[in-house]
Formats: sequence, structure tokens, C-alpha cells
Amino acid sequence: MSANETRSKICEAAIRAAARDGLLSMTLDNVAKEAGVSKGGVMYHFPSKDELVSGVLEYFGNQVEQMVLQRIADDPNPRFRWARSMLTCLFPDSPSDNKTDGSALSPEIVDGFMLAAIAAAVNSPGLIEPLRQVGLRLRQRLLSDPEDGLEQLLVWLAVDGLFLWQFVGLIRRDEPLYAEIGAVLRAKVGAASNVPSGRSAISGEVQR
Amino acid sequence: MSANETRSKICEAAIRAAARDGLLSMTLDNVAKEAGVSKGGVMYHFPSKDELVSGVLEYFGNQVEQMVLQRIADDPNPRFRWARSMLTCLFPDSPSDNKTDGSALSPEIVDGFMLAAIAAAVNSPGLIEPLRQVGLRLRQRLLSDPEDGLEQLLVWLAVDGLFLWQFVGLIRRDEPLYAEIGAVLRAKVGAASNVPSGRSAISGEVQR
DNA sequence: TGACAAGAACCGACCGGCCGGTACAGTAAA
DNA sequence: TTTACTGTACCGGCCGGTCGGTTCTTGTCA
Repeated sequence: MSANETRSKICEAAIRAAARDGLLSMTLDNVAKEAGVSKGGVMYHFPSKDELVSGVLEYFGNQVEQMVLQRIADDPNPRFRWARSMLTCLFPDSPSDNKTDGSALSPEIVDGFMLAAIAAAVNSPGLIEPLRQVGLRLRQRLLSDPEDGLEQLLVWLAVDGLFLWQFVGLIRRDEPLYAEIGAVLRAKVGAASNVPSGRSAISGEVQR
Repeated sequence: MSANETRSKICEAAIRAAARDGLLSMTLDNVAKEAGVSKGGVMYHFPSKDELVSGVLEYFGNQVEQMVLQRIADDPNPRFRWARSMLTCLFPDSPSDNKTDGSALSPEIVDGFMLAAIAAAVNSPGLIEPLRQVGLRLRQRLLSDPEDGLEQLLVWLAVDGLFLWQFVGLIRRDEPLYAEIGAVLRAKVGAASNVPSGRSAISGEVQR
């Protein structure tokens, strides 16, 4: 097995353990066991716990960022492009469709990214700095849209709020409300199920 | 000093330490030191770490819940009452006004509540169960508003998303954007600065 | 082709420190 | 006398980190 494969395997195992048994169980020993690797093997790829956590964050963060940015680039309609990309990437239209065509991220990756971010913030404030930079850039670009910037930001915030709810157990993916919220948000930014540039029935002119 | 005063002192100290040095530094020894109490003193009031964490969560949660519910009860205008209450309680109009008239919560309490919730979720999933119950009840009541339920929920979610952003360092209270977001949200639910039942210039009919 | 050196990838026993928790004797106030 | 602590000493476990060693892979050269 190549080095990169093992690294990925470790990152995924770390999140799997954290998701199942809580963030505190993301110890070197547990992660090693979960990944089917020895502790020394983990330490070989990530010389310290901090580097493991930031490595995990980077691993998931890159996947999310790539997907979101590509969706924006592919979207012909500039209006609400940012928020629409986030929604289609982070909310699969229906919980059951595991599309492998690369048009959306699997819940595992999305939740993993979230968990990794919280894990980083918990372990040491310095670890989220790279993520912070990415977030700030994204924020700035989104807000540079003169008309709809703030409105899109609110959609983004709502999505993140939903993650927080999930984290503290206030909502679960399989609840009907979860899909309802996704539908309302999607409607707000004109993201139909399969027609990205579709016109929403709901969102009237909200701004100004 | 009475027992309850000491309990409060310990709870506040726990959050102070966590906010300053990270969640992991919320150890029994550190909390005791921060509170100016011996470790035995902490263990006297909270027989275990779990009980300390859930006690802290309860301490801050009660303050937030009380304030939010009272605001709702005092509001003569039923439309968007829930979301409006949250906003006025959790977003002070301007960062500098420390009103002691009890019309809003201090940022310390709000952030403390947030930190406590995350701390509980991190330490052990079971600890947030009481908070979960409160949240679910609140959610249900809010959604029972047939017209504006989901719209208010989005405001709530955005507020929580903003907390998450704060936690991972994506935004700070003193940034102009923070106040801007507050203003937009307040406008959406018709919460003017000092006229709770005011009509917003922005939020048109969004629903249906 | 095959022997072999060299480094990359990985193993797992071990260590020191910290953390949650216990035990208990003492004390000041109500 | 009860309540509300203080202070100290201690324990067992876990966790991050170290280290000497092993196995796998790859390039080199006769």
C-alpha cells in the first residue's frame, strides 16, 4: 500500500472513530486501531497529534473546497452561485441517493469535514488557521457580490448552523425537517433538484 | 459565601478557562484554580467531571432560556416573535452597550452557553440530552407557527451558524460584518433597535 | 536475472506526565 | 452539629511521544 493511501486511510479512520465514540476518542491508539495500522505507523505519517488533526482537517477540507469551487466554476448563472454551490454539494437532494458521479459530496465527507474542524478548534486554536484563511477568502469573494452577498452569507450560516445542530444532536439527517430545510434553502437561491439554473417558486426579491 | 454562589463561581470559571485556553484546559485542577477554590471544593459541588460539565451547561442554559422565553412572553406582536426574541437576546444592538436592565444577555453568557454546549457534546454525548430536550421543544413550538415557522427557523440556524464561525475563528464580535449580519437578521424579523414591534424596511413577504 | 544495499513504510513495547477520582484530617461559620 | 469548604497526599489509567527494530520496495550493478 502506498504512503498516500495509508494517510487517507488514517484520516478517514480518525473521523470514523470520532463520529462513533466522540471527539475525545480520537486518540493515537484508537485511530491506529481503527485504521488497522500500528501506532508507530500513524506517527510515521503524522509526527504529532497536532499534525494528525491538522492533516485530517486538510484532507477533508480539500475535498469540500475543491467540490464547492468547481461547482461555482461550472455554474453558468452568476446569481446566487456561491450559496447554490454549497447547497448542492452539502445537501444531497434526497438522503438515499449516493450519486457517484461526483456531483455532490457524500455525507461522510461533509460530516467529516465538520468534525475535523471542531476537533482542530478543540485541540489547539492554531490548528484551524489554514481553514480560517480559506473561510475568510471564501467569505470575501462571496460578499463581493454587490447585490446578493449578505443574502448568500445567511444561507451559508444556516447550513453551518445545521451542522452545529447535528453535532449537539438537535437534528438528524433522516428527520423530515432536515430535508425541508434543505428544500427551503435551495429554493431561496434557485437551486432546483437537477436544474441548477432553475427559477425558484418561493424566493421572491428579498434584498432591498 | 453561600453554596450557590460558589457553584456559580465555579461554572463561570470553567467557561472562562475554556474560552481563554481551549476546551481541553477545562480540567478539574484548572477550573479549581481559576475559581479560586480547591479541587476538593469543586468535587464537593460536582462529584464528577461529567456533573461539572452538565452543571455548567445547565447554569448558562437556564439563563439563556429564561431570557428568551420572557422576551417572547413580553412581545405583543406574535409575528416572528420567536426569532425576534432570540435576536434581541443574543445580539446586543451595539457591541459596546452593556445594558444592565436585563433586556439582553451579556456576550459572556451567550458565548458561555455555546462553549458549554460544545464542551458537553465533546465530553460525552449523554450530557447534552437536557439541552436537546429544550431545543426540541423550542423547535416544535416555533414550527407550530403555521406561516412563518420555517422562516424563523432559518434565522435561528443562522445565529447558531454564526456561533460556530466564532468558535472556529471565522468571525469575531468586533468585526463590522458581525453587526451587519445582526442588522439584516433583525430586519428580517422586524426587530428594530428599540422598538420590538417595528416594521422592517427589508423583509418583504418571503414565505409562499 | 538475481544479489544486494538503502531507504521508505511500519511495528509495538515502553516511558513520563497529566487527569479524573479518592481519602481524609482539619476548620471556620451558621 | 451541620454545612461548606481547604489542603495534601495519593492512585490507576490513559495519552502523547520515543525508540529500536522489522519488513517491504526500489534502484543498482555484476
